[in-house]
Amino acid sequence: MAKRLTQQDIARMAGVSQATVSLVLNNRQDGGARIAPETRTRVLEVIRRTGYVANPIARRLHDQRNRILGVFTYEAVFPSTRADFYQPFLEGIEEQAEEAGCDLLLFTSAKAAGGRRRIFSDDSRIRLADGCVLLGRTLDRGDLAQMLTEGIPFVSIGRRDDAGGPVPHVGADYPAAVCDLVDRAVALGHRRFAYVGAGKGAESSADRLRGFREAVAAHGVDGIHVPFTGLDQLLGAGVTAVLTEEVSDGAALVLAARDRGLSVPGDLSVLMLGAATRPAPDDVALTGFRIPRREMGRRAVQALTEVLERGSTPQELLACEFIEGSTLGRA
Amino acid sequence: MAKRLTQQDIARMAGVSQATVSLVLNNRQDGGARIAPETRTRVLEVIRRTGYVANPIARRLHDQRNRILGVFTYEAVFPSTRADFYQPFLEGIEEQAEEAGCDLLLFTSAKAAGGRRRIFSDDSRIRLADGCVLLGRTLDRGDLAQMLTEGIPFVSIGRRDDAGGPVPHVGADYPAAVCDLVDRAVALGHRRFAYVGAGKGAESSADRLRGFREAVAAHGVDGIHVPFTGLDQLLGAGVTAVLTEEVSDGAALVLAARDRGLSVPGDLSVLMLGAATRPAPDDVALTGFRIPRREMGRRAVQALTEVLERGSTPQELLACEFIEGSTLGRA
DNA sequence: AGCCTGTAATAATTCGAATTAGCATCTTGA
DNA sequence: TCAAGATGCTAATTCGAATTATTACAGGCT
Repeated sequence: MAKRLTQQDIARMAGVSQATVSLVLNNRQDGGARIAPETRTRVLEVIRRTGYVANPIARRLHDQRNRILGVFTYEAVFPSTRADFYQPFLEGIEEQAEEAGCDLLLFTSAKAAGGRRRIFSDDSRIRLADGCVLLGRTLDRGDLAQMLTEGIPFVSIGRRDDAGGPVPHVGADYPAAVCDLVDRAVALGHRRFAYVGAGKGAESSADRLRGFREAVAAHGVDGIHVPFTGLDQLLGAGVTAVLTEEVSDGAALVLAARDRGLSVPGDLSVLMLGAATRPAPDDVALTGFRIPRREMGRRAVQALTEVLERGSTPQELLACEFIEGSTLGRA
Repeated sequence: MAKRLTQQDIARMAGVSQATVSLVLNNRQDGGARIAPETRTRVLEVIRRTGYVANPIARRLHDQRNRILGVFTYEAVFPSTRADFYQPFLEGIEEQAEEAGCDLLLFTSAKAAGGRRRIFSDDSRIRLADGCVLLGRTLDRGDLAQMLTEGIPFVSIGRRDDAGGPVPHVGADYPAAVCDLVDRAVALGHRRFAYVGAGKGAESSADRLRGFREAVAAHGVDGIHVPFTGLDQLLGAGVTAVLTEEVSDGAALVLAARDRGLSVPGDLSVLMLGAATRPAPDDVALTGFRIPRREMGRRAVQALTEVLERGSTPQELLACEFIEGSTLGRA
């Protein structure tokens, strides 16, 4: 348990004061503080020899930057069930953090009291980081509000409604992406649409449904909303194109339709809205769009940098990419 | 950007001293410090009203511990090419860190000067954490030596040779696992073996080859070592059982043999030694063993805790698990 | 009154680094 | 030769919370 070197130790070894070591380290020339080149070299030599590094904790008490970016997720980051969904975000975050010369702090210590992590607990460590990226399909509104009132710099991945103030975020432009899909389907002759999924709760769900409603209204076509997959109900309503919030629902629908001897997309077109948050069969090449997750991760870190440097409140939506697939055809 | 409340602020509001607030917060009854119930309630009320949370930075400055564990990898953690291999380790690390109430710091800031991260650079931030888990197929010997001489608490995942002193590690018991495979093959009548792979460089390679050599010697059977897959060479030498260091090599060998009309395991048995570090075809159910990666991650964090608390140098090898597969049969 | 014992709270110090104010010492210029 | 100005460095303070040493005061006892 070797004790960590302090500036005081370095100072003693170099025969100078602690203040001098600090001045050398920070290369201060302004403020009337000068260090002779000879002394500077001597101090630097001791530092090089010992591999001394300033204790970031102590430093942070003074500065307002420690080059540590926090990543908060309500669930474990690595476990494999969710990994496929979260991973691209994290890739982007890591990439950009590396570029910015920052380390990433994963808040694994956040007590999972009710099975779910909490940002603010008795002993919240969120302040350890300079700022924080919040990742999760839904975020606790109370937590968001507290982040805002406490002035903790953060950026949410995914658009968020106001929570006692605008929430800085980098999201996916779901309304535009859904609208694009409806446009394409209308161009192929579809006139009766259905949206399958919650369409509320998480902003990402609400945004998709909103895009759907706006799109069908703009085209003057029919669009119904059903929370759950019901093939009979859809066919009974004369629906020819279905948009499913969940990829797994879309895949299930396709399989169910084919089971019944229907052709997809001959008799029914199925469109999926984004990426799978639950495991889904991958043998069905659904038409739909791709969430730019990696790019969102990158942009979130960039946005966080802006928050830290300028105190701004960036809000940005990135475009989704159309995926051709094979489940969209003529009505 | 509301300024953060301090204990001093709380103290003022409650009409007491900062010390009293601290005592109330930490519920100190020992050490001769007493707080009247009435005062305690008053202070707690102010804390409740304001939602005050202690600044963890200041707290960690006083105690020597950060409750931050570092994770160093020479490559990016998340990117998907290596993700399949690293992920289980990280799962285990995260799990155990959560249990220990520690946060994880990923050293993404480490300069990628030559494309590869370095533990020690001009501005190494390795000391940020209380201690550190090192993850990677190979670790720089110089880096390890420096970690030892500087007394930075750490644990390597994977056995490591001495580097100017014993290196604390949690590894997989490759010699035993390879030996077990050879045992099984001998029991099935195999007498001529081949080991395909580098067998040197990384400790993990060397350990496998060593296990192989010891096993064939113990059984008094033939065992040759070839660095690369060469089906003709193997058959020409009369080999009936091949152990491949790389999973992908094993899979390639099986496919090549079947291409040539040979039966696996009828004419040739193929055994793989561990997990795929490169993408490998997954339609070949190779017989071999599984590296307990998740468990290794967990144990590494536990070992790191021991290093931190007792200053010990834990070295431990975990057993690998036999995988039945379908590529081992009678000679 | 004088002394002791508990009790309740506070002043002062600590952690490690950054910063400010200021003290010596040395140069210059008149 | 002496004031003015540079120069080189250090003492002291700051950050926020935890801990120690200490004070203040009440009541009981002789």
